[in-house]
Amino acid sequence: MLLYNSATRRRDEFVPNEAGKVSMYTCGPTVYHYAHIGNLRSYIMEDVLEKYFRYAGYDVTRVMNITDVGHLSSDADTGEDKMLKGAKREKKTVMEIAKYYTDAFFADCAKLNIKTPDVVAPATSCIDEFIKVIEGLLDKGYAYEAGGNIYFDTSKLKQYYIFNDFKEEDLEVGVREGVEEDGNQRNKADFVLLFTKSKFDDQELKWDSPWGIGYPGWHIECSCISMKYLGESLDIHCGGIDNAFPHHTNEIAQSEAYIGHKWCNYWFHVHHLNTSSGKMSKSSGEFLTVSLLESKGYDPLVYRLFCLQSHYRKSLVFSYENLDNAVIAYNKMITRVLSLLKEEQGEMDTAAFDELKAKFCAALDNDLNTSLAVTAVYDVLKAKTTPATKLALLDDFDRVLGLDIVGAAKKQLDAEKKAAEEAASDPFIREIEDMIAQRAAAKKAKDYALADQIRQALTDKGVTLIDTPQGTKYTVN
RNA sequence: GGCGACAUAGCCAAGUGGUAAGGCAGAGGUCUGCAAAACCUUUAUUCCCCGGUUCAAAUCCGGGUGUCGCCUCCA
Repeated sequence: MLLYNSATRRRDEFVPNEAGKVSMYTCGPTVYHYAHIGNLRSYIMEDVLEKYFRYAGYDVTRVMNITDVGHLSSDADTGEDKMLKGAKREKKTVMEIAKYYTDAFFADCAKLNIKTPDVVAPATSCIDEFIKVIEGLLDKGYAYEAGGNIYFDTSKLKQYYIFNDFKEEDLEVGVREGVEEDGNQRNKADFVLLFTKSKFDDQELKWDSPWGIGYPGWHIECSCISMKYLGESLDIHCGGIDNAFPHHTNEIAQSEAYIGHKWCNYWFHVHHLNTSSGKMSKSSGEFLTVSLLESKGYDPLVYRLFCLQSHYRKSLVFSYENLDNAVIAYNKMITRVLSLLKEEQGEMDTAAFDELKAKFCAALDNDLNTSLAVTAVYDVLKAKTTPATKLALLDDFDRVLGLDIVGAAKKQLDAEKKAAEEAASDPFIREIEDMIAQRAAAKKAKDYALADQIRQALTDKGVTLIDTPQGTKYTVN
């Protein structure tokens, strides 16, 4: 399998450290607010990656952190902690906020068919590990204390910048408003490992440490949690592209300085979902959540399809027009599967199965080309083979795609059967069916005026008629 | 200012040196009294621009341009 690796900036053949096993780490959410659908694009694409590893036969262990502390809005100790900000906004404690938004995050994931990682670790559960690693870094001379805080010394590294060829003198401090340089840093790129003195003394969560009462910086948690659960060698680390610098760069710095050898081999970065006006964010524009899409009548899985139709390394523009496009495509797929379910199933055609499956795998083997994988679904629907074969393929593919097309079609089939049963006893339905029968008689007698009159009467009752070669069907609003 | 990614039809998008997949929308048709649905057919002489390499370039190389991202946190 070829995967683009941000660390080497090319597509590399994926070879795990241990044959047949994959250790995978994902930067999880900061739980101070709802996740927006841009955040969730990353988790959808990472979910497909994880599921494809499993589909390909790997034994995957996936770990995700939950950032519930220490996430200042600036490394220079000038921004407020995001958690605290959320708590103040909602007049709750930090832990209440964390619990509420963690639950909300996983509820959204469930709706999008995103599997929960094998290990989910809140930062607050690993304080001892943070202290252990910070002590180790101080011992080895990679960290220093200044102004009450512990900093990582980036000048001690042979190579600090990984994903970009930055030169320190070219980095601009204060590109955006409200950012100041931290006078305690020895080098521009140094970052905080632990705070004991912050301008924000009202930090709710603090812990005892060898350097005084304090709380961890943001970057340390991912390194520690990853090493705690996945050991000193990681196969693949995932996250949004915006995390490449400084967050992931800092993770590599502190992890490799601590363990003394190469830490992670592959870096998988998902590009952004944009609105027509630029990057989607929580602070500007419409705050698009899964719940908001649901309230507008969109099935969350349609959003999943929308993401899968594009490539994870391309920025994608969200618009309702494009989402509507996905709605139509999704519903058409379900309709086609529904008719497959109603057909004579036939024998399994293994030759056709293998051929179509090979196409699907080839797509995903090529840097997780989900757009082509979706095309493989269309190839199955159009293929000249038995319904049994097609349904088996669709079930197989769905282990990776997670679109639940067959499931949705089966539900629809059950609903149709149930409706037919209810119709026999419901007086309203019997009245409708009587009227449809009258209209059919009128049509047969070529009395179209009467036929249209009956249809109008039904429309007034909220009943829409659909004539098909198998007779007239209807839907009730 | 520095660094990174991307640029293919109205829209989403595949394509990784051999003559432009697929989806949505559009057009035509089959079926229909009409409509809807379904099905069939069709839609880029050309891939941001300019050079170069090659028998052959959307694909490789050089130079531009544009869009997005990063350099405070953010997926």
